[in-house]
Amino acid sequence: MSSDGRTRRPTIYSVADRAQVSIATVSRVLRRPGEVRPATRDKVLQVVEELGYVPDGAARSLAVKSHEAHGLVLPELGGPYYADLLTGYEQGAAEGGASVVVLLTDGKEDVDLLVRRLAGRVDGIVLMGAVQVSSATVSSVRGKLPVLALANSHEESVESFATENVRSAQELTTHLLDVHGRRRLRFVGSPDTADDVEDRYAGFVAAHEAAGLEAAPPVAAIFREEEGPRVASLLLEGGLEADGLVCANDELALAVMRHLLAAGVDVPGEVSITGWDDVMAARYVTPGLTTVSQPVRELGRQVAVRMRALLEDRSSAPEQHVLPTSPVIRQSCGCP
Amino acid sequence: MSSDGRTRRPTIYSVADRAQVSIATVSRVLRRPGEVRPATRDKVLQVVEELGYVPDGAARSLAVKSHEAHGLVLPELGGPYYADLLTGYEQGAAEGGASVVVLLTDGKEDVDLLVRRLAGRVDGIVLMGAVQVSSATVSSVRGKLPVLALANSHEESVESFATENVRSAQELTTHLLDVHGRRRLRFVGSPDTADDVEDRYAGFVAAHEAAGLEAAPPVAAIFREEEGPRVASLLLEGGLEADGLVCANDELALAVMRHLLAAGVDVPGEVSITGWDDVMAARYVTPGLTTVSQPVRELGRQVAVRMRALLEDRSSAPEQHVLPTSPVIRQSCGCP
DNA sequence: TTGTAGGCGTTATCAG
DNA sequence: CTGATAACGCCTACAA
Repeated sequence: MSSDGRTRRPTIYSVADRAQVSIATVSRVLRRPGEVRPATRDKVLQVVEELGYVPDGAARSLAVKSHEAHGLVLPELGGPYYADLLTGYEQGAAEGGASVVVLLTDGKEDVDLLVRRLAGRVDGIVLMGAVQVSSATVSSVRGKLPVLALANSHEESVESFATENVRSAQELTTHLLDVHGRRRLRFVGSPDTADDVEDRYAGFVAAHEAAGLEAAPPVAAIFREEEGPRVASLLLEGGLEADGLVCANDELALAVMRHLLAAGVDVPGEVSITGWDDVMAARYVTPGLTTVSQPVRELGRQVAVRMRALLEDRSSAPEQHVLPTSPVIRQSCGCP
Repeated sequence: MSSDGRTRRPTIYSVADRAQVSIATVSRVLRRPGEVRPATRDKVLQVVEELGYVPDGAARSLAVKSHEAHGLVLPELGGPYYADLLTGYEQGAAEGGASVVVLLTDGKEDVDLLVRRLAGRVDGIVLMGAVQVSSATVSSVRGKLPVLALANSHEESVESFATENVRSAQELTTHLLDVHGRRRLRFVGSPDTADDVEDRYAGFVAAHEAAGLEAAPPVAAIFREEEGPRVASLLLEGGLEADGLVCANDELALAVMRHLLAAGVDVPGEVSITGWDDVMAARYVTPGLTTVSQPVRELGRQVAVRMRALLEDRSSAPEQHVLPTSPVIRQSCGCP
């Protein structure tokens, strides 16, 4: 019978009427049960149950001046990175009783407008570095509610979180240089695309400098698998004289490796390959992909926790947080 | 200067004051700009810009009786399935101007309470089959707003969406039976866990019947990779006399295959393996994993579109939607 | 312990 | 075209 939302939702008034009490009492029963006489409380609760009453979130938010929700703005959800981030964040937010509103920007028209609108429905906003928002929007929003940036400082003085990049990239590169004696390494990825890629390239360069070598310029490539064939061809056709490829992420590394292998190139014999992220496929391919694993979930959780703190105490100073990452050595670098 | 939300958010009153008009006019400028004289409109818009005014979503929702948000309840976000679903749903919802509130239930205490609460903040709820909610909660919520179920009918008469399972599973099994001449197939997964697994097993059985054979009982296993070793051992130690494994999903298939290969078993020579989902790793492993690909993203989008329709017209009858899937033949089944 | 009443920020109706 | 003003549903001093 009772089909989809046919019946109008019961309000606090319906409950009050039915239970023969005032709406104040109903509210109390739900918020501070202790302050109400057991008898009335039970009566009210029974009616609440009968009617399946649930307080209207909007009305509640308006009254308590809190949306009890955080906004999470991500470019997309491909690959495990953002999904893990969201998972961690959702958990952290939920622990504080807040829900998460996700906004995926890829393919959307006016991201700025959407972010502004979002700002009207949540208590705080987390912005992934890779999303394209005008700094005007960011600072406008930032003036009204806490904004946290991820893997990128959208604007100086915006508090941000990130996973460590430079040092791990340097470690990885040094591993290729020293342990495997590589001398013609290339970095695959576009440092100007995102802050993390930039940092990874910086580590790549640092490793060379530390070894008294000169780092070659990066081989531009975006994050998608589609770039694999192109990069592989470059190498196969001699446009790229390399004995090692430090890729900006796993998708890229896997795609390149696959095409190289298909063309008969010996990986890691002739050329070492490394990635970044440690996606599931990284441990299933042959040779296993040497990469870097990041505590993405934990990152998400920490960001949420920090957001909750900011919501409590608006005055704390912006901090820059960096979480450690760990290299995962498999076989694609040359290790047994 | 203007740090995080230090300054209180401007309201429609602030704007009205500053622009020397009534709040009604401000509201009009934002909702129906055509009904206001250009001069005043511009003045108001300028103030809006100056103050960075954004209407409070809660107040607006209260006034228009719509949250302009949908709730999406998923168990978790591991693997590409739910992430793609969310991506598609978010897109579909966004096209209707609604945002998406995600609720991840795994690891949460009182899911029923959370779902009820969520029902107070959104206009409609989408429930993934795998989430553990009492049917009491479902029907209670269903009485107030539209509820759509995914890959499972939480309760008879709840409108649901799913991807096709039986037929594809039968096709896949028949492929193993006929093309590769397998005769001792086993299904890996627990049919009683979820509706889709049940359906896949049904297809497995149907294929056998169609070939005049008898299907072996399923080998219980959950979806996680951790089950790989266990199942592999069973086979290695002879507890499982099989020449083919039809796994409930890719994680399982990949994990089992890996352990079998590590133990020196010839896949697909001695034993064929198939999965379900077509995750990224499926095309990177060797041999490539034969599996079934589902239009998950499109599924998400369609669900969102349907939800929007329900929100418009509450009276339409519940329908059961099934989207087609397509087998992806690689090498793990025995094909070249 | 319980009820009354004012306020939260917007929208929308209805006069001017 | 613009301005009062009544909802919207809930919370919370303040009174009783």
